[in-house]
Amino acid sequence: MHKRFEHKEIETKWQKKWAESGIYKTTESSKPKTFVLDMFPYPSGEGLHVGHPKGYIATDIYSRFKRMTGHEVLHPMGWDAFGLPAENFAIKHKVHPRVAVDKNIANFKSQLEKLGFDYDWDREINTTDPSYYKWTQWIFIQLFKKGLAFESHEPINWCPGCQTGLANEDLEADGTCERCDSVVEKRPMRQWVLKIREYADRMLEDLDTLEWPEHIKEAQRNWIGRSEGAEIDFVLSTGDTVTVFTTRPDTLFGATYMVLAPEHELIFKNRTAISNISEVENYIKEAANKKEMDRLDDTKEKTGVKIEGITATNPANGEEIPVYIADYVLASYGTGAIMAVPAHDERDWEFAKKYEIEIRQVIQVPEEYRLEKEIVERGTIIYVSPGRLINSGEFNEMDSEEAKKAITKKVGGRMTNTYKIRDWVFSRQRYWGEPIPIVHCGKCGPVAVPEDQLPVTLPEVEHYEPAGDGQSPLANIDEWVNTTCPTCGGAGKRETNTMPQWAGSSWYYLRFMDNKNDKALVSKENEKYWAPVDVYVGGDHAVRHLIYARFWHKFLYDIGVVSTNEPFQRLEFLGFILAEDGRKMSKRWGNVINPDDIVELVGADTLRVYEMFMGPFENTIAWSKDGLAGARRFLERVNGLSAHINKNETKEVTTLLHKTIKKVREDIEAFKFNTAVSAMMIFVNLAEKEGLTNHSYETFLRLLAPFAPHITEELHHEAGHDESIHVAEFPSPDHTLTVDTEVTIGVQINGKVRGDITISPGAVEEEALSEAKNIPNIKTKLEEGKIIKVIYKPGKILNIIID
RNA sequence: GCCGCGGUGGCGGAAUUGGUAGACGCGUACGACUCAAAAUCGUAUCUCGCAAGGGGUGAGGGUUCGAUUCCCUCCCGCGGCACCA
Repeated sequence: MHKRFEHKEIETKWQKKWAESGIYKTTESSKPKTFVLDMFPYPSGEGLHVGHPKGYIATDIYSRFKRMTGHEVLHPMGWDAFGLPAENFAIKHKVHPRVAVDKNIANFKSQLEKLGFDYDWDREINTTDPSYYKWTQWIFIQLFKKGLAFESHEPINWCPGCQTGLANEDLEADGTCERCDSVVEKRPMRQWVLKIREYADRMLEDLDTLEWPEHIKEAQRNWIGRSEGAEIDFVLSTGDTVTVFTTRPDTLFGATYMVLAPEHELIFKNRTAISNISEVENYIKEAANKKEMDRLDDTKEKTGVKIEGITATNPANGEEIPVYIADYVLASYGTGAIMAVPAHDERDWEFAKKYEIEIRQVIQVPEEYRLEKEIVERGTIIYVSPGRLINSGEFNEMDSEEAKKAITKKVGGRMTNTYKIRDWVFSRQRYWGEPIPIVHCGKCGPVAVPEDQLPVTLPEVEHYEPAGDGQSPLANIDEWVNTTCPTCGGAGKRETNTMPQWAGSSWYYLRFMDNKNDKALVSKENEKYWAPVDVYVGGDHAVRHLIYARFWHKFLYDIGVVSTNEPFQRLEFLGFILAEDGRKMSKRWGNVINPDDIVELVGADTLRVYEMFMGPFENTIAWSKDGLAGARRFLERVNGLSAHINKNETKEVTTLLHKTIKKVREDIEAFKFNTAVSAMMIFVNLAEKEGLTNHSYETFLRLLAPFAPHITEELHHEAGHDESIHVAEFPSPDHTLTVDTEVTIGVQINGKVRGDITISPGAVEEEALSEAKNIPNIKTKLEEGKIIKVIYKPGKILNIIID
């Protein structure tokens, strides 16, 4: 009796027809646009598991919804295919990484196609395609020309496992390589660096303009790590000036010593002035070793050595103070030197106690705080909050905020900011990446490859292994390396480092707007039409990709390539799907579920509805085959719903349909797919029980179409339509029907629910009260006491207070 | 330690301009159909209680006629940063 739900037949049929008819073709048109984007995948050899498509399903629903509501939609897919896994595979199997990449892409694509997505494959991109990385190189050259890409010889993170330099962002919190878990070393070497710090302020401030989840904005703020403070110069007894950075210039009168980082250049400069130079140099050596050995040790007690023979002068009060060298001061942050105020800084406090240095209070400690704290050391309490100044000469009684500026000014300091974010170490000594388009010339130095000679393509090599000497495999190919200088025509050598994995993904969204253009990265017209990305969907990557892409975008904005300040207006964070056992899906645990198997078993529509119904989109939730079966059951009932079509339907059904339409529209817009599905289930439950008209039935199919594109298309055609349901108009609610004419509200006696009444939402208090008195239970209660107060909120609640 | 987010049945979760807590789905129990099972359908399902009624949204307090929602203190979980001056 039940119509069978032949998902396999239906899905293959429609996928083929959609591809042939080109209903998902994207064009630049006069319609309003929507650009919906997924973080494009790295096509790994393992293929997709059921967690991967979750975000793609969401953007697919969103883009179908937008198309059905009259928008031109760009919903593309591409491949982020440079990087170490393909290269390591190549090393192991002695095949070109290209071979593995092409194979993996083909596999990914076939897996995605089975899920019925509405991608326009004409817009596909691949970061390893020379016609693509030509523009990655072009961006690098623009950065170079503006002085934002430069060569540096500073020590950088070197991964002995991957045999390459790494950016700060590529390290785990414990200082290991995020790819191979090796302990990363510091190694001085020549490298290309991008001045991302120049954009730190703009990246920080513009976060406020973005519709992004708070935790991601917060992660970016932390990573950029701006501290507002002042630089203050201290004159040493040697006559040198040392600049310190402090966020608390208001406490300058309490600076009783000064600390230099072990790497501070001043030590080398003044060896002869230091009477305990061997002790100092020993400490420097130890500090250098210690740092590499265990950065994890958080029980570390502060250590340091007093530099004998050199003192500094506190510019606020002219007092002579000792100078220490200690590794709790980092060379890479601020100026590598600090003024130490033990009374108002916990680290300085700890150090001063250990080395018996004067602790001088210069901020008044509030009495309540003093009483709370029992530890008073040498008459002083550590107090790190701002407050009112004492022991600070003319600045006494001043408030911290005011004093920061006043004191800085008095001692000739400068208010300034400092940042935790490091400039982006951009070169890798590996094969499978974009060649950095630079030629080194003995006469002209590093010279950009002329734009008309781009792309600089990756040459064929015999060995993909890194040389191990800090050179990339490209360095061995003499005929490729040796070239002529574009400027003077003399002998030149090509740069042999390649770009990091993150280069291609830092601007790929732009290429989708105009992926065939070989004259420009993106044409002005197309960029104007599509930018910015309206909704960007992905997980992870809170810092790296999203920081790098914002940086490049802002740079492209500055040179006039793009017209918006930010690339991704709205970001929706994707929660992952865990295996049924609650662990991450991984080959290692043998708990990976392949979407191909699910599609085979219950169909793509079921998978789609299930993944959206699992829970809030941003939550990480374990897979459940029972839950999947529930989604399948729902679609089977939809498949059989036509059996309940009648000439007429109850008002309740009509009303619920329109409320459901309203809810689904709002929920898709807000990425609340779980409650959208729930609302549609509620409608089907009622429609099955009470029957529905053909008109309501067809309306419902269009409502469900973005979620379950195959079965709805099938039923839509079965109902006599020739055009695809996916180019039909999305239902709009009749607002006269979404507003209730009758509502059921709770009746409370003294705040306890004792029953409910059904009345018009506009009913006045008297009506509600008399209605309530019809309830026996309530009536009895009311007779027991005297009404002293009635709280009536129309449409919400009736609360009767009795004595 | 600092910052951000969160804590609701057996499970995923719903409901927040303060207004009937537990929608929807899963699971479970019982029933129908069946020789039987699966599938399907029906009923029940926060908890104590035969019932009337009581308790209940991490814990404790507060504001309010009324608190999952607002405020304070605390506990726990997740995420980011972490000797960053």
